[in-house]
Amino acid sequence: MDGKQGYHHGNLRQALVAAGLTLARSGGPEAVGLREASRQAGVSHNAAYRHFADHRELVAAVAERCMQELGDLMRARTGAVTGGATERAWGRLDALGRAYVDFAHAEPGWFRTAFSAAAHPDPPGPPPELTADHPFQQLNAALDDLVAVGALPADRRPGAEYAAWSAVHGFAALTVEGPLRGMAAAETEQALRTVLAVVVRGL
Amino acid sequence: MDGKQGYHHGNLRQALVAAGLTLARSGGPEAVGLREASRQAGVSHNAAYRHFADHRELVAAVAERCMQELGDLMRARTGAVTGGATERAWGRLDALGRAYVDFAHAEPGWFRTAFSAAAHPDPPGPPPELTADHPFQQLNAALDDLVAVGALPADRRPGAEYAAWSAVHGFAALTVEGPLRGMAAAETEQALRTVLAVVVRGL
DNA sequence: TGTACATCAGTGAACGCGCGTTCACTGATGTAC
DNA sequence: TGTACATCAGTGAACGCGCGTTCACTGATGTAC
Repeated sequence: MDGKQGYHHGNLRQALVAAGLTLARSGGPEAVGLREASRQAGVSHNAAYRHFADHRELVAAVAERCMQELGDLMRARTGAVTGGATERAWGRLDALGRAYVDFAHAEPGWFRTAFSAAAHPDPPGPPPELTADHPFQQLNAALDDLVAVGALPADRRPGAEYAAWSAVHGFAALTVEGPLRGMAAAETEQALRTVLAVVVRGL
Repeated sequence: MDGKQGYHHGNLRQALVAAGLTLARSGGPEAVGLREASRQAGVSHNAAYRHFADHRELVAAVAERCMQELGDLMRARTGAVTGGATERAWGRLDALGRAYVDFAHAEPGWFRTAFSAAAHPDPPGPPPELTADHPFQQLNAALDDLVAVGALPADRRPGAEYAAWSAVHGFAALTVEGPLRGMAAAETEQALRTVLAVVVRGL
């Protein structure tokens, strides 16, 4: 980004991640290969080892960017929500859920990559320090906001993030790569409405 | 199964699926290979083509068996639920959800295989005719039962299956192969309790 | 009951592919004097 | 300002692997006469 095209290729690391993003977009996480990414970056297939220890690291970097893409869409959608304080707080939660599902449908490759097993190795030691733009943190903020405006009783807050996230993630996964894949668009929309309604009512 | 060990190998198809099941158990869907399954069945690597048109068909057959395993556990768990009619109806729904999540944690390879993108090709034409033991149908039956005993208003029934399934599936996916993978067992149990409670309250 | 034959499940060798990774290297860059 | 040098990003060839798939085949089985 910062303009320096200087040293040799310049920002090969970024170029490789960008290529990986393209591959993930159309083929999911299993399409992200060191050789293919290098090819797309116009570089010999092992130059990548100057920037990534191995194949896993590249996939992890790409997956993180996919997660950011999701976070970006969520951020954009909640920013557009208007209305009074309470109405807006609920509206934002709804917008987050819809953004999540829309992203999964619009970019199934990215969605699968962001949540692939390959991107989440077994013991990451301590929890990996999520930024405020991480989808999970945006959800937490929205729920905190509901409590702040008095729309959600404080004793309902603990664990609410898991319920909301699970419902929306499950719906996305089932309709994108699972048994609900074949569903018609209208049915899908109706089902999503019900899912979101049950969550809101259950909180 | 039916005893005939007669023709050549006997039931090679079954042997291959069984081998595939073993592979999926430890390595997920991407570990199910024609060559490796043949090897485990003690047969040359292309004998499989007498029983499967290609690699995809084997994976699909294995995935279907994984789904059956899940259905079997759910069936067993709900069968053990006792109490009065209403109590039992709610107890069964709860048992279904817990069985689902327990299965995902106990057999992550099978769980991932059952719901893998590879197992659900794009346009399966008409919906694929689910048996009564299919997880989704067991869920539908449990919800119908709630209506039958008067525990669930009939107008809340439509779409309830999507809400319940999404929540439980999402929780399983997030904790098995997603960002919630590292969670401690006690926390996981507490979170699951909240997820199930929100669903029940929301219905 | 015995023999000839058709079927077809499983064999063995080979093709071509793309992958991750390692090796010794080259040559552009920034730096020290 | 100019030259020698150290650094290290990227090269090119090679290794070894396992995969899915195709080919011409073999030989055990069931069947027709």
